Amino acid sequence: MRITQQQTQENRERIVHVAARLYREHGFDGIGIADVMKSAGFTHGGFYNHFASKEALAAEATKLAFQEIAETRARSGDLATFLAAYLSATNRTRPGQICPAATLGGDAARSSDDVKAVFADGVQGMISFIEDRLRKECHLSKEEAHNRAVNLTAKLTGALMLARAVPDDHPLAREILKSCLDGCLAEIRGQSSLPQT
Amino acid sequence: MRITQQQTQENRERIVHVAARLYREHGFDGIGIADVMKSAGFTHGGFYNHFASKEALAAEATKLAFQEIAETRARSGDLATFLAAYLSATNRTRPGQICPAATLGGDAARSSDDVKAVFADGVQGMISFIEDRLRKECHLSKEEAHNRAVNLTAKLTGALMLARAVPDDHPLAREILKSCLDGCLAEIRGQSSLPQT
DNA sequence: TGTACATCAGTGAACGCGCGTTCACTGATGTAC
DNA sequence: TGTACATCAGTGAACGCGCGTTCACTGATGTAC
Repeated sequence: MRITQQQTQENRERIVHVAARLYREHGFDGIGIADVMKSAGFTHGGFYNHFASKEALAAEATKLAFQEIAETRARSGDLATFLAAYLSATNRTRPGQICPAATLGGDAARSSDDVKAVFADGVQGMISFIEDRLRKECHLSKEEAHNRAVNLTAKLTGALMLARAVPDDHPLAREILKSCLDGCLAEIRGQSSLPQT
Repeated sequence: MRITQQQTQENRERIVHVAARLYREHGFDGIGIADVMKSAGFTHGGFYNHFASKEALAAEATKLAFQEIAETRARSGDLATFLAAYLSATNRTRPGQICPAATLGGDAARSSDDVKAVFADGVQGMISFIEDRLRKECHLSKEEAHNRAVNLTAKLTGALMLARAVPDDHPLAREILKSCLDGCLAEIRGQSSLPQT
């Protein structure tokens, strides 16, 4: 039963939206096409009417995930607020909603160059955002702001990834997030040393 | 055909050793038991003579990978040398040999608490190593050294993960490693700002 | 505007394949006497 | 020390299952006249 072109477009977007959540939760290899389609409200047979392959969906879903995060970022307040939100305890337990750089980095490294290119764009966006804020809020030079932004991006993604890779009740789960947030905040305030807890 | 107890032990260790490489290269979900056993020189049927499940092997392999890295670390020179080695371009293209925190973080986050506990121990070891070097080389207080070590660990693992998740020919692949190495080196030298490239 | 036909998104069965796991068997090793 | 038997690591076939992908079919939508 054929449907309207608009409905087709909406259905396709729903599949990508669901995939963006499920891939972040379970990894590219941890969830099947049938599961994605079922979560989107369809049977698996129609998948190839929309996408060339599972890998193609992975690329699109990763792209959408980065776009969603970029929008959230743009709506956030100052840089300190963004950092606190990124390294929050609630973020640690909501893999389906958070920055894909922290959940799908390993998966992307094992994927095609298509996925990696999407990943690079997303990381570049995060770096550019932080760089921009550093220039405006901290009045740093373009070069200085850029280098610091790259460093902060690596630290943020690494901290969230590591915090999620340890047991919920392990001290490191909280300590990594707190210590790195303190360190990041100290850095954007131009202090050379970390606060004494 | 039964073999000596020593041979049994050696065979078991060979399987874990091979798994430690293959899991880092392909992820827990990206490589099968039959492949691991074949790479170790056996048929797949004997797997359960050594391990309770694939998940159990994942935990043991992750543990061994962290141990191997800890030994390499202990043999490295000063902290600056370790940082340069960790963020080297060759490390980026040898996933099977590098720190599992940078390759299996996402996989561990989706695994059992057994695997996560192993992961936590490994990350703790990396933090302790850096903390120790910071105290000895930079004469920092225990608390200051610890906080900085946590921050550096997050940045190192994040940088290596991100560098591997972008295409080989993408500028970010080199830039992330270089910029973060510069940033880390500046930090352990007690400078408040990053070098101007 | 109305009609006839082509299009195509979604369905559900089916394909081949590889997965994790189990099992009967083999035969050299380990052990009890 | 020698003998008889139990043990068990490794083999390879087999299990059920879920995977990514294909396909014939349906029927409402889109379109050509």
